[in-house]
Amino acid sequence: MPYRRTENVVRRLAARHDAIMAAACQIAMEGGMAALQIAPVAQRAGIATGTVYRYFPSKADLVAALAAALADVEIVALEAAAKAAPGPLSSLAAAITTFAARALVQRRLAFALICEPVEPEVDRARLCYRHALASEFEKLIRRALDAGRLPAQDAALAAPALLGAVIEGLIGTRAPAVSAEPGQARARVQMLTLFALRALGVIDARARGLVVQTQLPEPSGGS
Amino acid sequence: MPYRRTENVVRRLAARHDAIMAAACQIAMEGGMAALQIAPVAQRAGIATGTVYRYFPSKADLVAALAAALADVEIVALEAAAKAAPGPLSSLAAAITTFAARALVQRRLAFALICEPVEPEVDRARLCYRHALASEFEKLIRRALDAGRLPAQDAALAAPALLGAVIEGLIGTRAPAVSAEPGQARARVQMLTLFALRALGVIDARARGLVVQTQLPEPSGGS
DNA sequence: CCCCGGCATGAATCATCCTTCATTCGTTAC
DNA sequence: GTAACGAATGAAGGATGATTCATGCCGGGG
Repeated sequence: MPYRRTENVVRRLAARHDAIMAAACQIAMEGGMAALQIAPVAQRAGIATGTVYRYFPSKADLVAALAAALADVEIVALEAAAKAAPGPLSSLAAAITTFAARALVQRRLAFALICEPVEPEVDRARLCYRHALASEFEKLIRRALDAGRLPAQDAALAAPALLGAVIEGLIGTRAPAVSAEPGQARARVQMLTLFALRALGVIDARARGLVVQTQLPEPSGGS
Repeated sequence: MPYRRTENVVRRLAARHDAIMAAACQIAMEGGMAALQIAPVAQRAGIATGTVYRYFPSKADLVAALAAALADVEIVALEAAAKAAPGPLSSLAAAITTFAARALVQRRLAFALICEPVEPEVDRARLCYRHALASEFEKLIRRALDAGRLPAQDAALAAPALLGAVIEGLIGTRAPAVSAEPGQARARVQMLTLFALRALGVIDARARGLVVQTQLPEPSGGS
C-alpha cells in the first residue's frame, strides 16, 4: 500500500483550507476585493503562494467559496430573525432589519461582496451571494403574499429590487461615518426597513409595530 | 509667428475628441466595461493607440468624461419628463418611469456605467453617473416633500435607495430576455415605478393615475 | 531505518493592459 | 520651397497579479 492519508493529515489539510478561507475573509474585510490577492492571502494563512492552488483551482473558485460561505452565514441569520417573528409580515420586517444592520456593521465586507469592482470572472463567482440573499427575501415575500398580507406583486422582481434599495441606501451613499454614532446607524437601518416595507405595500409599518429596534451585531470574521 | 491652429485644425481636433468618446460609448454598449480598453477604442475611432492620450490624460479621465456626458443626457431626459408632469408627485413618477425605461433599453450601457466591475480608479471616475442621477431624484423627492405630498423622510437617503431598487430590479436580476417582448418590458418598468413610489410613501399610485404607459425609447449611441 | 509519494515552496512565467516616447507626418508661416 | 512645430504613430516599456513547476521536504509504510 503506497500511501494513505492519516487522520492527522486530513485534519491538517482541512485546517489549511479553513485558514485560507479565513485569511481571505479578513483581507476582504480590511481592504476589500482589491486587496484580495492570492499572495497576501497565502501569507496571512501562513503558507506559500502556490499552496493556495492545491486547495482552490483558481482565484475565482476561492472567491466563490468565500461568497457561498458568507452567504450561508447571512441566510442563517436572516432565517433565525424571520422565524422568531410572529407573522409573515413581521418576519419580512425582521429579515430586512437584520440584513441592513448586519450589512451596515460589516459594511466593508458587504460592499466587497456586492458592489466592489473586480474582474468579470471573479464577479461571476461572487454573484451567488447576491442571489442567495435575493432568494431568501423572495421566499419571505412569497409567504406574506400567500397569507394575503401584501398586495399582489411579482416576488421574483420585488426581492432583488428590495435588496438593491437596502444595499444602495446603506453603502452606495457617500455615507458619512455612520459607524461613529450608533444612534445614527440604527436610524438608518430603521429608515431603510420602513422604506423597503412601504415599497412592498405595507402601509404604516411603524404604527403596526412591525419595525423593532434591533441591537446591532458585533462585527465578526466568521468564515 | 511659429504656428497657429487653423479653424480647420480646431475642428479636426474636436471631431477626433468626439470620435473617441463615441467609440468608447459604442464599445461600452457592446461589450461592457471589460471591453472598454484604449487600443480597441483607438482602433474604432480610426486613430493610433497613443493618440488617445493627446485627448485624455488617462483611461480614467476618458471614462469620467464618458460617464459625465451620458449622465447629462440622462438628466436632461429626466428633467424633461418631470417638467412635463402636472404635479410634484407625478413628476417623480414620470422621472422614475423614464429612468427605468431608458435603463432597460440601454441595459448594457447602464449596467456598464453602474454595476460592472472595473478597476477602482476607473470606478471612481464612473461614480459621477450614479451621483448625478441620485441628485436629480433627490431634488424631485425634496420638491414633493415640500409640497406635502410625501410623508416626512430623508431625501438624501431615499434617493440612492430608490435608485438602487430600480437598478437592481432591472439589471441586477438574472433577467430573462426582457427585450424580446416589449409588453413584458413595459410591465417591468411599471412594476418598478409602483414599487419605488410606494417606497416613498405614495399609496395606491396606480389608482391616482400617476403611473402612465410610456413608450420605450429607441436605443441610441449618443455621446 | 530507509524508501516512496504526496505536499509545500516561491521564484519564474505568462498574460493583460495602460502608458510612454522616439520617430514620422502634415500643416503653417515666411 | 522650406524651416519649424504640433500632431500622430505604434512598438516597446512597465506594472500588476494570477498561475505554474522544478525542487526540496516530511511523514507514512514496510
